Amino acid sequence: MKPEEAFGLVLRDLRNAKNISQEKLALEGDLDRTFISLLERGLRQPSLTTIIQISDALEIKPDELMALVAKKLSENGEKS
Amino acid sequence: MKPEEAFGLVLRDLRNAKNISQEKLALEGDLDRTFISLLERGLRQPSLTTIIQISDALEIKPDELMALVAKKLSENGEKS
DNA sequence: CAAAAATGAAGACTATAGTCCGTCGACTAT
DNA sequence: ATAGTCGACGGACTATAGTCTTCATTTTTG
Repeated sequence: MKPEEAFGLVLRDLRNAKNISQEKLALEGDLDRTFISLLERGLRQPSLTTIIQISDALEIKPDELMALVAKKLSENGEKS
Repeated sequence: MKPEEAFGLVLRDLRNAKNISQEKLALEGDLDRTFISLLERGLRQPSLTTIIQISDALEIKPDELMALVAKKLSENGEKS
């Protein structure tokens, strides 16, 4: 499983848990709605700044978000 | 302070703590030597995959790396 | 059901992530 | 001196992050 796929799954889960739309999340994080869509589907990966913006919008710390991504990566197949 | 600046400082600190060269780190993380240099100087920011590769090379978990970056960001001035 | 809201998706575009080539100066050791 | 390592830095290049617009499709709700 690629990092962007893990990130997408985690992002979608967290957003659904907060019951907000992609558009609302995009507004909170100052990002584009269609880009959130791409991220959730694992078709793009975020940069450091985007990770911070998104964790900010999700009201979670960046390291918590990364921990979830890393966990998802190690659960499903990944080296190291 | 911008995210890439915080990341650069943290990266340099961690690399120095391990006493390895930029080149050695680049090899371990499968990245380019000059790109590590750019990252440490805060002139570029990493993508999700790069963050994972670097934390791997530093033998640290991605969320620990992000925690250090977030800490550095909150210590120095940052919104939110 | 019908209207509205939410998401997927495509196309065109700009900015930048990341590579690869090389040169240079500082420092260390031979 | 000179050979080696290391880091800053440049230019040129390719791949992709991220925006914006638009339309089609799905999901939700009255």
